[in-house]
Amino acid sequence: MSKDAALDLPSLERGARETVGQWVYRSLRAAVMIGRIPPGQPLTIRGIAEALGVSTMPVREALRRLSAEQALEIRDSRRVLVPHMTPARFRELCELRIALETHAAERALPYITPARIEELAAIDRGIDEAHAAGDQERATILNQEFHRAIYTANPHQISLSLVESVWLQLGPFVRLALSRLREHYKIDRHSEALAAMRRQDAFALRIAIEADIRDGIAHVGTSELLTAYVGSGGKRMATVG
Amino acid sequence: MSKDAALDLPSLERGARETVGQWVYRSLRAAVMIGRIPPGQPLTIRGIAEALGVSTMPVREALRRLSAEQALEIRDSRRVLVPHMTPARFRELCELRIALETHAAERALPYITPARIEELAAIDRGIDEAHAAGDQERATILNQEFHRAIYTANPHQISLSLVESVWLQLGPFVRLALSRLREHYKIDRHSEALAAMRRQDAFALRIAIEADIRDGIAHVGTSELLTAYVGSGGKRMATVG
DNA sequence: CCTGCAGCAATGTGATCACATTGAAAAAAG
DNA sequence: CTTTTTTCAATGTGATCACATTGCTGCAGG
Repeated sequence: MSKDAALDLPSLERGARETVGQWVYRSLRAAVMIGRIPPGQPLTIRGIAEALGVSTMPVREALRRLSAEQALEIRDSRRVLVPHMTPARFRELCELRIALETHAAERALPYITPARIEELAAIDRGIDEAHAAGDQERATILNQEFHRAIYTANPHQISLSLVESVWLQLGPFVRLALSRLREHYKIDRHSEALAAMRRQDAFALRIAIEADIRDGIAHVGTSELLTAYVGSGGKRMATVG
Repeated sequence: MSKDAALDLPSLERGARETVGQWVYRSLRAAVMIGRIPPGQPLTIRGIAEALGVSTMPVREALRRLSAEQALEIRDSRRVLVPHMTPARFRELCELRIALETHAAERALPYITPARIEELAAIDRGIDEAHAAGDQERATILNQEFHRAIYTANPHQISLSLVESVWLQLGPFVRLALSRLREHYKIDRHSEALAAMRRQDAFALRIAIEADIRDGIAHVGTSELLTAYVGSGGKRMATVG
């Protein structure tokens, strides 16, 4: 039944060596990450299964996994949905991102090689191109890739999965952040980060990462961004801030 | 088939309003948390299902969830097992714990009330009792409860799930840490933390939390603790001491 | 005695079915 | 017309089955 409608999931290519469950997971994850699924809209197993043309089994496991990653919320009625955002939660997520990612960056720094820096610079150029082309979605993906490329330099990396969990929780709202692209007068924090890495300067790297995160999301603030969202689909939150 | 043997899962009580899946999850989680399942031992769906007297369905979802929480590792062969530990990974986990928990504590501090401090003090007394009684397992549980009670004071708490993920990853080795109980000459960091909270002193609280974590786990170091475990199970672990 | 290779048991994956619970629409009572 | 009750479709949960893949075991060939 397509009565739910509006559930347009990105049709990713199904890897040859990939199970159906993994494919469903990737599809759903990508949808959440770019804000394709509006918060509050209930996700039904059968609905998703039909939309993707698979049985319910792989969907159940994908939903379960996304829930474990805090990307989705399981209400006590066992209904699954994209969590609502509140100003306070948004603030907590930003601060948590900063705490986690500055830590991850610092731990990765000793393993950053000139080759890695060159890769990072290449990604950064790609981001500029995406911005120039007005492709905000691609810029977001590449920005994540930039950060990921830093943290994974650490061969003993373990915090990436936690970082990605936070990204997922912020995901439904990047769309909002992007719509107000004030990217014009944004200082290029990535350049600062690259410079810090070249000098092996841990402190400067932390500063750069924190500034980059704040520029990217925190500047939208809790003011307009959230009232738009929270106000619309509020269940128990009449008027926030 | 009980040929796998040794798979003694704690028999938790099944909540009335609890689904089988949740119960299986709790059981498995508790087993991992207290190091009941040796790393490297493959966990089979049917084996666990039989051990718990349920069908395979709830077990599949529980394993999937634990894997998403990094408590279990899914090999490319789709075999699920408790991850191996290495000195480097252990170090990363400890440092990540510190970064996460000092952050969580600081964010919770403004919400710490005298009532909450009294609760914390009560838990701390319980820990002392458990230590006195030689019940290390209970002391561990209560210690986690102590930390959890701090972080959840923040009504907008979101980092607890990440913290618990790290606890889970360290879980299989608390048994080791406990066996070398050098608790005798351990300074009571919890008291320091309590004092810091009474004064609303964020910096002192961070210091106390970090010291508590280091005392609790890091002091065992990467020396003896891990060689015992890692050494034995290089790849597929011939014989586990 | 060691090395491939074939066959088989074990395991994970996905589909389908039955059942209990939930949520909401419809009907009855005030 | 409002409120309560009843009923029923929709949904999540758990069990069972069929199938493909994995990995081991034993056998044959070197």
